[in-house]
Amino acid sequence: MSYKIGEAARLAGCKVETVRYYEQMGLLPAPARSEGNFRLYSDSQVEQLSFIRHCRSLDMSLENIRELLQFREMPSKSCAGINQLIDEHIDCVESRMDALQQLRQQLRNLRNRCSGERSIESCKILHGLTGCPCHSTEAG
Amino acid sequence: MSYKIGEAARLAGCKVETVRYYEQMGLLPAPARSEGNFRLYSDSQVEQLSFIRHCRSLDMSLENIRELLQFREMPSKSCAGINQLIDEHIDCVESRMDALQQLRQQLRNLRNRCSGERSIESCKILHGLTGCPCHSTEAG
DNA sequence: AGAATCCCTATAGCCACTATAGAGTCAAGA
DNA sequence: TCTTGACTCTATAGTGGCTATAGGGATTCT
Ligand SMILES: [Zn+2]
Ligand SMILES: [Zn+2]
Ligand SMILES: [Zn+2]
Ligand SMILES: [Zn+2]
Repeated sequence: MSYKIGEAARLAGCKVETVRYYEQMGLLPAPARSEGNFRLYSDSQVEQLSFIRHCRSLDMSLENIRELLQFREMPSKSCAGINQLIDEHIDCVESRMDALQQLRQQLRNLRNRCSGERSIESCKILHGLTGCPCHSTEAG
Repeated sequence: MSYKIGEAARLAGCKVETVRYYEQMGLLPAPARSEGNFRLYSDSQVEQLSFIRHCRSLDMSLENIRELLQFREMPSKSCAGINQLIDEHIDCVESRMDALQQLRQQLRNLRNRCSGERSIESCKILHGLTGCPCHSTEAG
């Protein structure tokens, strides 16, 4: 069976442009072409596209996905590198979570400074964003 | 007092290029220029830059910051819009946190499928990323 | 035959910067 | 005075992961 790009995209749950983009980025091999120059994907190429999309749904970078695809081409070697890659990605997700938690706290503190019933010039939210030295080199 | 761009950037804790970028995006007014065509920032312009950087450290979009800067130019009006803007931003941060938590759980489940001591062809992490129908329209 | 729907390439846009190239300006030291 | 070096200027391109557009060609349905 072979699939045109639209069907491959539908099967993988992405847009046609995204499929062409992955080809351009070297994540998908250039597929066969029909007489009319349409891309024709094999089952295994569609599977590779789905693999990429699944990795993307886990928010892996295309660079990480490229590595995983390379692992797939050395099936008899150890999978330790795969586990390491996932571990690093989990670490990365967790640092983002930590950063967002800090951010939320800061925003809540700021929000609590005002009830929204003042004038702008006396709004303590704006005051909290104004003239604070926390980012200047003088204060650091 | 007036400051050249390098000093303004240092005071606000950002790069020189970033300052020029904000000017180009209309977040900072075009400053005065010296005889030699160097940008010269006033105290209040440096303060505006610090304001922008503080907002950015809270991960607000430049579009949101533009709105906040507009609020600052109507000091006698109600600050309700400011509070609303912050509330919406908090919502936005919280949805990102939720998404990341789900993501982490998915990654942990995947990670638990393998100890890293197999061959790549038998690695259940790769298997978990392969051939699963969760993103195809067929399965959806 | 005509219309709708697909497909092609090439290019530009998104966000918030960052980096580079190639030139000009200025202050301090020899 | 000359030179060195740090600073500044503009313009342009790159980052990531797409998305959108323009301007055409192919295929399919009626
Ligand atoms: Zn307020
Ligand atoms: Zn600050
Ligand atoms: Zn494994
Ligand atoms: Zn999937």
